[in-house]
Amino acid sequence: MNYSYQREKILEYVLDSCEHPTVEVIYNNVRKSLPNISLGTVYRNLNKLSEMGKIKKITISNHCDRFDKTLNEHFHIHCIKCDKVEDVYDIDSTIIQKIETNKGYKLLSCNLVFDGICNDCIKEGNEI
Amino acid sequence: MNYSYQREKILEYVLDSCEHPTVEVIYNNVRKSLPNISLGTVYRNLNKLSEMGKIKKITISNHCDRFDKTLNEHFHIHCIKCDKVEDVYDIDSTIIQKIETNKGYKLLSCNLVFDGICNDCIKEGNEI
DNA sequence: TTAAAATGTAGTAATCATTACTATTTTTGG
DNA sequence: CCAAAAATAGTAATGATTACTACATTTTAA
Repeated sequence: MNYSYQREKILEYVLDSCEHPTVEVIYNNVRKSLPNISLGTVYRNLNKLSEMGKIKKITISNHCDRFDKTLNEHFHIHCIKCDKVEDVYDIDSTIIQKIETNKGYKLLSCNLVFDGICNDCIKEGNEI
Repeated sequence: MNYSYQREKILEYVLDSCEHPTVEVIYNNVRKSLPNISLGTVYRNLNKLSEMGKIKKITISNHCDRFDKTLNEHFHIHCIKCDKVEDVYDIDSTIIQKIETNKGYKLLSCNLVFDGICNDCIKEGNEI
């Protein structure tokens, strides 16, 4: 794969971001330094960077994808009120080995997302 | 919510199905007994049935949603080669309580999908 | 029982996220 | 420096899903 300045800037933004940004957020921010960048370029490069294992794609039910700079094994909670996504680390990751042997699958990746209401939204009375 | 024959037939199909059908599969099958049913009706009622807790929606990265008749706590493996979805039960479900207390979230649902290659596809040499 | 209100439907149009296409530009290896 | 390969911007197209609309069915309650 050849070098691309656009890809470098996209990666840079994701690595600097702490909030699991969407494609739209990434696009709008990268545009600040690259005003002519195309949305397709952002999509294409985010997918390439995911395939290369430089970032991770997070799929959330009924919502658009998010991107994550953190590569080590962890999972996510998504607040259905404010749409925030946070990391979860305290999950026994030996489940992956267990499933591989029990089910005879070769596992490649895992997307675990909890939907819930975050503490801030509960405080504000934003419950269902 | 009022009674609807269409909704009843849609639910009936999902409850009889063992293979986590997509909207398209459900639509094509329900059409056998209700030839004039509209795709929009299928979508609307699958969403209603999910909200009512009669079935579960499964979201899979880069694929369309699937629907599941099984309501008790379990998870899924998705074969990226043949697109089959299977159930996984042997996962410690106390993680949910742990996360609620650790993170201060009120958790509502959880979507855990492993992507991998199933045993059949491995045998057939369908590996990447 | 029956008419009005509420809810559901079929069919179609619209939306949203994402991908494909194309002409042009950038990168790279000799 | 230059040709081949790869990437880009801009736009069109796609696929999944939702919204809209006119009509039909079901429920309510007088």
